[in-house]
Amino acid sequence: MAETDSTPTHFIREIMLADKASGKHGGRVHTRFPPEPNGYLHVGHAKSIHINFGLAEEFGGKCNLRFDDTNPSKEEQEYVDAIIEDVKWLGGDFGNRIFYASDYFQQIYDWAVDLIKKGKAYVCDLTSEQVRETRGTLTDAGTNSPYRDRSVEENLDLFTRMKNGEFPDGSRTLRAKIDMASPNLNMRDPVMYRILRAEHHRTGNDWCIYPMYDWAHGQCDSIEGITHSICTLEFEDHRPLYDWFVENLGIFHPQQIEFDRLNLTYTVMSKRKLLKLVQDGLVQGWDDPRMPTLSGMRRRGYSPQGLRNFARNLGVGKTNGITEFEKLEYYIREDLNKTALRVMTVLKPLKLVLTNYPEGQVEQLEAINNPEDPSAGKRTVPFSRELWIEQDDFREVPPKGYHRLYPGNEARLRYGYIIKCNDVIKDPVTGEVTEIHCTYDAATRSGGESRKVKSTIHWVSAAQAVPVQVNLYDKLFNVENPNVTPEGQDFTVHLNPNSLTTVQAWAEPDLAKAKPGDRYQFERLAYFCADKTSTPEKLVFNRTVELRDTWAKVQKKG
RNA sequence: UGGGAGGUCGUCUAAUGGUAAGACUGCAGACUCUGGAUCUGCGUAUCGGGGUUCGAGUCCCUGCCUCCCAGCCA
Repeated sequence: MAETDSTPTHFIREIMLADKASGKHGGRVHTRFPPEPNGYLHVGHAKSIHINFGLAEEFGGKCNLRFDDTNPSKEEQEYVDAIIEDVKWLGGDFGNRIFYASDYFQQIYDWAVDLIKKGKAYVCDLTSEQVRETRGTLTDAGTNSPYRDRSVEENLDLFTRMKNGEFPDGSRTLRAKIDMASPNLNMRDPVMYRILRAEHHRTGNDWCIYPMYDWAHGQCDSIEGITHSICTLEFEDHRPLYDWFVENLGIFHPQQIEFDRLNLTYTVMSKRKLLKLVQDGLVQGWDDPRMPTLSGMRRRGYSPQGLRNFARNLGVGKTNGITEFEKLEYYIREDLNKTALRVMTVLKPLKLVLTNYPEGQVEQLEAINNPEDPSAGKRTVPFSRELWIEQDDFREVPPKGYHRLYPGNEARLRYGYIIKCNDVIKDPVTGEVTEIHCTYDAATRSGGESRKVKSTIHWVSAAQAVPVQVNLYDKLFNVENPNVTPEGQDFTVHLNPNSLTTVQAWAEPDLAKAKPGDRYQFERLAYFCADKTSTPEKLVFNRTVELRDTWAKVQKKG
């Protein structure tokens, strides 16, 4: 995961550098990546993974993968499995250090007893509504719970009975005794445990009380000897509570550090919203290639290296911003350009006949697999009298600046010959162009003598072409920030109805050997990735990201 | 209106009292058997007002704006 080139430093690295210099924690750096298994990981997590695993590696430390599984009503094993796969795929090295908050339930319980004995926690009989009512407001102090001053003995007894299942769900809580007048609402006697009878994906029905995030997280960090507990900005207000717990317990004190989460234009990043897209069938699952999930991006063809480069170049700060989607695409293209094999595929076919080319003749032309990487080698492409070319590469009436094929004009067939367009065949009824007739110049075969022509187009020999189903993906949303919605409507109103178009295409025969997950560049078009459902009998490709298209830009401007 | 955190090109990030820099985007051009890639050039920024200082994006005061917090979610 180490990156070689220089990137600007950031405040978290500075903190670690300072801690190392001062000998804090013996100069040790140990981080953790703590997802809740209630959904799939998304690009935002890629940033967090990069920070936590990257910094640990950089400082010669470790980063644990820890599941924050303190709420069994939302968490599932499916998510655990998917998260592990995604972190590995991105290159996060957690060795055998997969931990769960639930591993520590007993210890956390014992510590709660500790706090009760110290008079710093109490069992509260208020209902959740009453707790809310007595919490006060942003401007007014809360009021003490009438159960706040129970004796240690009574608290111990009640808490034991809570654990033993003597009380119904929601009837009681264990709360920290801090300060109901604190301007920080998190300090107004926060709930530590709630009674909740739900089967836990790991502990089954062993427990009917579960610790809240605030009561569990820092303690888990402490148990694992985490030195720097990195989380997102919304937890800044929780830091005093985080500190209060470890201090009052007198246990190892990790430092919580907050950074700004990633936001991307044209995408939603909240797990709640992503879940809705999946549950409402608005996409075809968590790994739908249009999803900003890591599994969706993987299926779409994004490479781990491209994602890492992106994450590294984001920087780490504390400002709430929104990164342009184009930046992500840039780093994906940059990596794919270096690694993806080139191949010719025609998405919108138009028949082209070389009238002076011998019928039945087939030549094998040599083509370069990746001009950016000589070690990728070469392949051959069959060439014959009848070809498919892209509809966009022919215009009966060329617009200004167009220098592909049009009547009377010459163009080169990639890796083949220079051809000249002579005739246009149209459907007598519709007037639609059905075929174009050209002649080829036998002296101009690729590699031999040449003369300048203004454009080179891709093609596929009709007789040898293999059919491919191609999924053309576009942005899932059609506005920069789908979270901003008109009154009474939700983010789904911004769904792009054209985010998926499927076409049948013709590809050169070499593509038939593609395995699911293989990434290619269909020359002059875009990068594509063989879908997980693709087989040699039925090839399916997903468009990852388009090539930059200068001509399209020129046209758009008119 | 309490508390917390922020505000530098269109976007993201640097500059740690000393020439406001880079990346993405945009625009223009070169090159090209991918209108790809590559290369070159151009453009736009310190939230406002005071102050300290030889010198302020940075320090002080003051105002403004944005985000987060009133789950027995994380």
